[in-house]
Amino acid sequence: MLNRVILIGRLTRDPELRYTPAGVAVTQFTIAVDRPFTSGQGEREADFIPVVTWRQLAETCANYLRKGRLTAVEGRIQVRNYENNEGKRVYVTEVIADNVRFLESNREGGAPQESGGYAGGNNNSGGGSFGGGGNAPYGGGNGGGGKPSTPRNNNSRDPFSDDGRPIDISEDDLPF
Amino acid sequence: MLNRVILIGRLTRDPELRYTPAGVAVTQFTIAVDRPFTSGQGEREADFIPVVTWRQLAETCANYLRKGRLTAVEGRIQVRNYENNEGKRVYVTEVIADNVRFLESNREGGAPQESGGYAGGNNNSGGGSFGGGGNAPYGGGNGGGGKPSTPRNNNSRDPFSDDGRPIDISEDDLPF
Amino acid sequence: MLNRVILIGRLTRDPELRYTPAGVAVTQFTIAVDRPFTSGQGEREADFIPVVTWRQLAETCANYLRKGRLTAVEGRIQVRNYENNEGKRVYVTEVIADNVRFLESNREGGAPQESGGYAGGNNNSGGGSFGGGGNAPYGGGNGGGGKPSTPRNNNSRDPFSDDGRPIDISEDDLPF
Amino acid sequence: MLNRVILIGRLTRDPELRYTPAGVAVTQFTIAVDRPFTSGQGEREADFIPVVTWRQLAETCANYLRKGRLTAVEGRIQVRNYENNEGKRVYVTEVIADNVRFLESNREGGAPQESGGYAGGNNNSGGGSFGGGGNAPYGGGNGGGGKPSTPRNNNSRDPFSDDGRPIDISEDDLPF
DNA sequence: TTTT
DNA sequence: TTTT
Repeated sequence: MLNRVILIGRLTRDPELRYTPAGVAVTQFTIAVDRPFTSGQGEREADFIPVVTWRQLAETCANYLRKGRLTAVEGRIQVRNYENNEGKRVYVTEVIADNVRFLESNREGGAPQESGGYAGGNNNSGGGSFGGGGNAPYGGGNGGGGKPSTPRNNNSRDPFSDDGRPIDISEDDLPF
Repeated sequence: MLNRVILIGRLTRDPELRYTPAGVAVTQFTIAVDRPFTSGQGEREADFIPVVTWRQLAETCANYLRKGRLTAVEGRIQVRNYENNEGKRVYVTEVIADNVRFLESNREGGAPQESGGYAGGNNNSGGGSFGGGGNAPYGGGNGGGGKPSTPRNNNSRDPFSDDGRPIDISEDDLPF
Repeated sequence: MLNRVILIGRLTRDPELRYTPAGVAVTQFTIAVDRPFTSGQGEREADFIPVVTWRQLAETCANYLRKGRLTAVEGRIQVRNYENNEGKRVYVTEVIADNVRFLESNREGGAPQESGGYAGGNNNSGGGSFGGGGNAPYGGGNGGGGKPSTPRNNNSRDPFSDDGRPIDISEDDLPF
Repeated sequence: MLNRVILIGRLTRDPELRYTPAGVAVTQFTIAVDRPFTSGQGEREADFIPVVTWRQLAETCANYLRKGRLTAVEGRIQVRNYENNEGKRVYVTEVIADNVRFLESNREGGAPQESGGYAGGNNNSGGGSFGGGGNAPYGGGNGGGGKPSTPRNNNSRDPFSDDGRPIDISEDDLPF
């Protein structure tokens, strides 16, 4: 009935933007969050947590996030599952983000920007001028076939494992 | 850039539903949250935290919440201020909730409901069937004059202190 | 650098209490959290999220939680991994809880308890009378051999898959 | 029964470190958190939220935080009250932090530090090497008189308004 | 494999 | 002014 996650950490790689067959933007990245204690061997460890964003927020993340950037993520834990090649059920846990904050700005650029960056979530419904969800530039061509079945029902592959082409996710997977 | 609060506690009184001059529903209540430790004198204390909800969620809370009910609240801290009768600036801290969960159902009723109750937040924008924001039965007499200035600018009274009539809040105060 | 999760949901089964070879209590359960929207097919879905608690909190959860109970969990996301029988690396995502609240009391019992239940976290260091960590009745036979290597390094089995006997976790895995 | 707050924002001023009559360190600062929407007049507003830290964390914050720094704060909402000069009860809402993250390092310094900074919370009880609570350098002699009564009972002044000398807080106010 |  |  309530499912809330807040993370602050650094991207392990550049984010990956794809589109569902119906043209909905979805961006994935992994955030490394240092643990607040050291291991038995005195080493500092981290958790590597996969994050997924949809629509407008996906586009913004793909545009502004880069490997190594300090980032805050707010969202919910989602556990989906699919059947792999050997017919075994695989469970995938991800954070579906609805709010992402860029805590470090472009550093390659010249000017000493203060910090900041800003990616509104999807959590507005009223008349606010904040972000927006429906008017995203979902980009276009995505026609191609593909198996439009939803991954959490009867998929036989990780919908995210198929790089390069429109991903194997139907609109049914759209959160919010 | 990020402001998130989650509380679980009990209502100290029945919630109060009012309408802004423009007819927007707003409900207030206070939630008592026990502290996770005892005081120096060995007494268990609590924090009494004011909560505000708007629009559809306000109507739902007014309908289903009652004094004493165990309730989960998700939202953000807001600090507004106004000038009181003596010309002094008064600061008011409230949690603006966008998600409220009813952890206990009606007990006075007959049937032994399991638990539950459900109040969707405002954080949906997509095509989900979840809650809703825009279609609230705002209705209600709300014509009346009143000072339509916004409380956080130049109000001379607590906009919530004026019981009975449409409250002294302009649309400018609408969050989200 | 920050990793915080708050969940409210229901246990899918009774919790399972075990002990590490060194005698440290660890309890696992899964919490079902309904999603705040319906699927494309109009069905209400849920995420099934594994939770782990340690030491005193583990004992308390094992004593008071039962299948179906509404429960609030506060903790952090942890991603550990191990090598399975076929030599493949498997990733396991769990919420390591440091605070658990029992939102429903025993129902099978007779008296109509209001609600409540209480499981303090580990997050006290001062002089509070709150919970406690060090004085847990770890007891239990736990001498036995077993592979004392840590699961996130070089384990070949899921340390939690071996029911019945002291589990395959070394003290290195102790959080906090 | 649960009270959790997470904020990311910037310090409005340098933090203020004081000591209770018994020598316990307490640091206060205010964090400005931009609202995720613009006001009716199209202006971007912020909430100014008072934060309090105790003991070791107080010392670390006083040492490393400065006006303008981007900072993450994790804690709980506390509402205390006292009687002011005119015999009126005044309510003060603060976030009692148990975890503070420095998202920006010293900029005045020379070297272009990546970011970072680190302030462990109090929420460790195990054998971790994380932060610590009990062994804080509470600083020393501060014996001096002062009214040792607790502010939330019968104080006649804001315990935090009396700058310069050991503050008007007894050990009873120690959280955790 | 899942809870209400 | 406060809830269980």
